[in-house]
Amino acid sequence: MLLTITRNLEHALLQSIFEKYGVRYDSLSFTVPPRIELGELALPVAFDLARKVRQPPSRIAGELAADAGRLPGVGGVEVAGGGYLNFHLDREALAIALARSIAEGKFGLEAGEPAGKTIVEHTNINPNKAAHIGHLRNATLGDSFVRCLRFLGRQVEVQNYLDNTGVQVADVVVGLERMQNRTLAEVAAIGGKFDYFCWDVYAQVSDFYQRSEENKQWRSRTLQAVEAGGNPTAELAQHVAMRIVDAHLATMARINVSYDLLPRESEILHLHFWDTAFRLLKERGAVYYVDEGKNRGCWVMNTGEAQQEAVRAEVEDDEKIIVRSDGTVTYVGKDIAYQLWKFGLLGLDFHYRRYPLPPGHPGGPGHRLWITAMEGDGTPAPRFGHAERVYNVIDTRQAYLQSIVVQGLRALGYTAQAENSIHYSYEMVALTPACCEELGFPLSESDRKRPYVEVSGRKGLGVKADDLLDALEEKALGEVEARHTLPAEEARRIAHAIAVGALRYFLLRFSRNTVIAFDLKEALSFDGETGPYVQYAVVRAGNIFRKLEETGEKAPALAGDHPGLDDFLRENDEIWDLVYQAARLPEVVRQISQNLELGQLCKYAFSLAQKFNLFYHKYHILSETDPQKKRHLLLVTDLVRRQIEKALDLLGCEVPSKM
RNA sequence: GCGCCCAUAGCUCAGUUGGAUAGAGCAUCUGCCUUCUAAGCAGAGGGUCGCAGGUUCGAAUCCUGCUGGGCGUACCA
Repeated sequence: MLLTITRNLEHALLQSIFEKYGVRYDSLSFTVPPRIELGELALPVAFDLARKVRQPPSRIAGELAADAGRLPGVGGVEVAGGGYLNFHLDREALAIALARSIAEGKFGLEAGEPAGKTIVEHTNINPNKAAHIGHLRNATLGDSFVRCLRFLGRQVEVQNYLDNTGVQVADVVVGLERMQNRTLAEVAAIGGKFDYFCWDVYAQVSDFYQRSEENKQWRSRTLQAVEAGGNPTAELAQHVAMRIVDAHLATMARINVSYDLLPRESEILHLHFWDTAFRLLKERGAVYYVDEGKNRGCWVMNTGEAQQEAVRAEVEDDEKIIVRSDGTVTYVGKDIAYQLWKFGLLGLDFHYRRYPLPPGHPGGPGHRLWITAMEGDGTPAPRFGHAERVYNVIDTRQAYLQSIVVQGLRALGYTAQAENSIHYSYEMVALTPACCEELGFPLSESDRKRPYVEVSGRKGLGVKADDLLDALEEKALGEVEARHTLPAEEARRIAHAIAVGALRYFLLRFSRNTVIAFDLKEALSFDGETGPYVQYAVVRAGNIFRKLEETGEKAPALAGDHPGLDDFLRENDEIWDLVYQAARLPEVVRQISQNLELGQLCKYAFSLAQKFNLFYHKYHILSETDPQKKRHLLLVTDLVRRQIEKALDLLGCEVPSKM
């Protein structure tokens, strides 16, 4: 629809420009006129041509306009603003095309995306403590991005990597074994929220390490035992990690986030993924052994410009340690192996087992969750990995490590895969000093003066995801009960949808490289630019149709005929704008697939909801006496509510039955 | 030291291949519930787009320098 129209226009104009002025452009970029009365698409190309052919822009624009208005879908062209080419679309044609497309469940989307699997890796929380708001930003970005790619027709596999043999799990194990002297059986008997319990244990371990040199040594000893496997410490570590994973999956299910596969670091080690990757890296000289200086005894990758022959002291600053002197592998090393596997370049595969879905999981009835394993369970598994493109949703502080993973691929000669390894980066969620004190975290004098304080699992400083969700649900329930008398179960369900809408919208509306300085009051708001505002617009629209049916009337069928629509849309710019904006959804999503800015989808949904609310206020549809006008108003309402609802779906938000 | 990022209304933020009069929300003030739900709508005030140069027909956006802040640069991830 819109895509076809702009592509046709572009094609015709490129040709026209070449014929008239002998100038060849690769592409033309359309912009949006400031007001809908000026048209839907604007092209400032005449300004650029003016310089090249030394003619006034208005004259060039006029000449181009002369033969650009005859294309299908275009209703007219005019020159404005001293040289802009403004295009007016055929209003009725677009409205009808959109209505039909929506009736087919396509929301205005046309033409499929090229095949080829995309892997999106997100969430990746260290399984040693409860999830906090920072993790929620990662998961909502990743999940909504996946929804957008799938909307565009891409085949997407979602992976949530479990670092079950890493330092952070080892730290909690040290806390349980060495500080609390607990055995596996005793830990297994701990009731209540285990992720909350470990949150506190983890926060205490730093102190324990600082108390003595011997305490500190337990970290390395425990990590080695965890990596080696087959000992009580490793068993305890796996109990902790998997129990926390279940807690994370449950938390994420609450906010409609799901996964296809849970790859575990333990299998990367024990199925010799790392050994294989290590051998490849050594063979290509991408890593080398250091026998002197500060990196003595380690295998390293040189990340700088300096050559190996240069002065040792200069080179070692550019070296990234891949294998430590005690023989254990760093996270980056394992990540290189994992990344190779994702592209199907390792020549090895995991075994897979079905993994139970968390309660209330958001996937449909056909949704399955798998986990990697040392041996399969007999159920035939899908073909995981073998991606054409990989997005790793990881915060921007890990940009350096991600660049090393890519450098590893490049060093092995996998240039295309290196280019298709995309670090989906975003800034952290931090707490304002005021928020910290409100939550009871004491701050130092210097921290109090900062613009924000980093969330830190190590210090136990942060807002737990489940706590925030509980607070949101409680507040939403209060609002629901103030408006409606409903069975408890329904009220709770509505409150939940509103809470998730508020939370996901709040986390997604910022651009990726904006640090979110978390403000509890703002996060708990349901007014203004929030998820519930957008949800409310759809609920209001739905009420119109509900009431209509109660009176026995029928809404106009989307795919039916709409006599008189042409004049109606021509005469009402505001209403036409609503239709046009509704038709833009696929373009917005396509843009996001390129720039990864989900905030643009939030903005889109919000502004469409805003325009709808204005329309809702201005036209009282059910009491409209002109039956034809009433049908048009209903059609527009239907188009808009369905597009907003789809946008909300892509944001991972549901529309409550009542608000 | 080096690398990356940020600075736009009182506050929180949009403004993404350079385009028409720089926009939202919150907060403040003034109105609007006998209507399809006021989680809403209308209106008002509020700007040296950090500073200084440069490129351009055109700069919040691109380049250079400066100021202030954040992050990274671990045998943590």
